[in-house]
Amino acid sequence: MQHSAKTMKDVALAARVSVMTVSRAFKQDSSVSEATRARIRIIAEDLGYVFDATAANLRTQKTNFVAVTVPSINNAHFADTVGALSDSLAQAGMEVLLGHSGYDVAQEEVLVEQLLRRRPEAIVVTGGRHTERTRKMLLNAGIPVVETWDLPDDPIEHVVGFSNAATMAGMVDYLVAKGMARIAFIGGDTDSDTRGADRRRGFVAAMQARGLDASRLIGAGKPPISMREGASALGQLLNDFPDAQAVICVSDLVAFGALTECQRRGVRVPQDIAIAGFGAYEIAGISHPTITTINPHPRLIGTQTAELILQVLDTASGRIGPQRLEINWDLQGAESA
Amino acid sequence: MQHSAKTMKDVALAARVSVMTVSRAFKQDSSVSEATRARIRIIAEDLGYVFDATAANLRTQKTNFVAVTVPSINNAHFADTVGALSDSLAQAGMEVLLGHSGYDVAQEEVLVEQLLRRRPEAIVVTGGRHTERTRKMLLNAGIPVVETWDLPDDPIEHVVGFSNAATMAGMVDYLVAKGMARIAFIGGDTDSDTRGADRRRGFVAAMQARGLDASRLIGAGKPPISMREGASALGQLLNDFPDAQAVICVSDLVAFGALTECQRRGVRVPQDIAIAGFGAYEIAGISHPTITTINPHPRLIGTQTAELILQVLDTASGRIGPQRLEINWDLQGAESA
DNA sequence: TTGAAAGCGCTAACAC
DNA sequence: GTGTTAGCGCTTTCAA
Repeated sequence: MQHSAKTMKDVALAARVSVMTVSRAFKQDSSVSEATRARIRIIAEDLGYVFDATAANLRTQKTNFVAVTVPSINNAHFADTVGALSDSLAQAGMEVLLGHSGYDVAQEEVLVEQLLRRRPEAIVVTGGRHTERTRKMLLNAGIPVVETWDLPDDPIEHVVGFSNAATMAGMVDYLVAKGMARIAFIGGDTDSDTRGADRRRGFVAAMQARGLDASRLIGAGKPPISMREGASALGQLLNDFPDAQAVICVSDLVAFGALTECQRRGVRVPQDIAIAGFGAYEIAGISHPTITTINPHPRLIGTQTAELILQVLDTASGRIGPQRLEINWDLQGAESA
Repeated sequence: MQHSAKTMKDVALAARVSVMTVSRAFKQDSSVSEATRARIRIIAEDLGYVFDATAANLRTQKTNFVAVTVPSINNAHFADTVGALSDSLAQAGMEVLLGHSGYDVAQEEVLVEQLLRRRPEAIVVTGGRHTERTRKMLLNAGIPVVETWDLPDDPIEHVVGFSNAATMAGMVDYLVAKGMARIAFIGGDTDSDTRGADRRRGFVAAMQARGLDASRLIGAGKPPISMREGASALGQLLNDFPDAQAVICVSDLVAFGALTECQRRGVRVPQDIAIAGFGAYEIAGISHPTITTINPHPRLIGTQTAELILQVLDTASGRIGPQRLEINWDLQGAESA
């Protein structure tokens, strides 16, 4: 089992050519006679030779890696974005080097340093809030930096995202138009999930701007918060603010948890209380009733980010200035409101 | 922005020491005076120096990568396993290099080759079915190979998983004990999702072994199949096999989709039809009614795999023979059956 | 405790 | 179309 890996030298020896010829046989557009190339490839396959990318990376100073940080792998949103990003980059022969920060900026700092050691050609981070040292490392990295899922005021370089706060203003408007005024909010009470916190802030600002009471707030604890937290938060809501006509949840998973709790308690949705979420998760479109939500188009964030990176890398010596791509979100009205 | 990255040489120059001393200053247990080390670290941070892992990898012939292939990133099961694997390996200073095959063995072959080029120190693949060339590449790689989420008859080397077929026998027994005999199955009709197909086969075998009719089978199409497919499959089930007393779905997501379709149609669960799933997804425990399911302990698969890898790598020159770790699954009875 | 030389496996650049 | 030389940024080895 544990044979040491074959090198080009072994292949060259077996094929009675120079190492350079073997190298050329493995490149697309290099001058080797087709006969030689074919012969070398067969011999290489026979020997079980596998190209050593680490050596090539060092020599060419190109790794074909794009580093990506997400708060959590196990989150359908980030998985969608990373999947789309990965697929788009693959078409250009690039790979994603993924790391997760556990919703913690300090851990993100460690992660970013670790990723930069691998010499990625670009780096994508989720969110617009980082430690000072993270910012400095990213600025000094000498590679394109993209912040996603947010629209920070002072971006590090490029941005592909949307305003989480603005989506909540949209949702408040929708509910108000439906005749509701006593609207509550569940989640976003910790700064770990900065995007969730932004949505809560957006909710409060939007309510106040419309002269409505923005104090019906229910916490849900540390991220990742999900269905179970939504169910228990709804219980608390019914207790603390029994007059609420509607509740906006920090995500669809929380909203679904709240919905099931209503069903258990015999509270009718939307007649007794309307429920809205965020994220356009699959469950929002299939639960009974379906859940009113915001679609932030996670896959689009991924493809747009990939396109931006490829464009910037393609343009010799980064002639393109910092880009700010705002992704449009949609409000999906549904049975729950 | 686009300054070329600093090297140890730059740091050495600035600190008036040799490159070797800088190298030592960045290693844990090497002989440098604490004063020199501290001075070098400060100068390096000042210069914005970031250690180049690709160069070190080449020289030491160690990458600290473990390669992992999953069918899809956007799947809570595989995300759980990868997350746990990643966290466990991180404690030993190793990183995960992740790739997704899109439920396609041909794409898996391409992916495995691509990953092996990065010279990982071990490779983890999801599932036990691969192309011949994939098997050959993995055998020849000279690194530990672990197949997960399955219990293949002819493993490549190590295995950490369970029998998908056996879980379905367990579910059939559970439903039979509840007095049901006319049991249907939704999903697993394509070979792309080999584990889903195994569960379907396990269902058929278990039914036949108990002298029951195993012909109530509903297809659900190409993976990834999820809630929406479950909803439409349930419609087909009610049409094709109106006498079914229970239905086992290839996953909880499908089961939930089926459940919502029942709610839309006014079919009572479990009185009119019982529903069971697979996977112990969060939704199974929170939907109303909750869904009877199998918990395959995805995170445990990840931690056990990590432990196995670390143990094998630690044991000089692979003194450990092929391991076969069977992960126990649990049946979680719930309101839906 | 520190430094000098050599080389990991590949490829750019230049010869022929 | 093919070969030779040199070197990417580190670390192993040996010497001081």
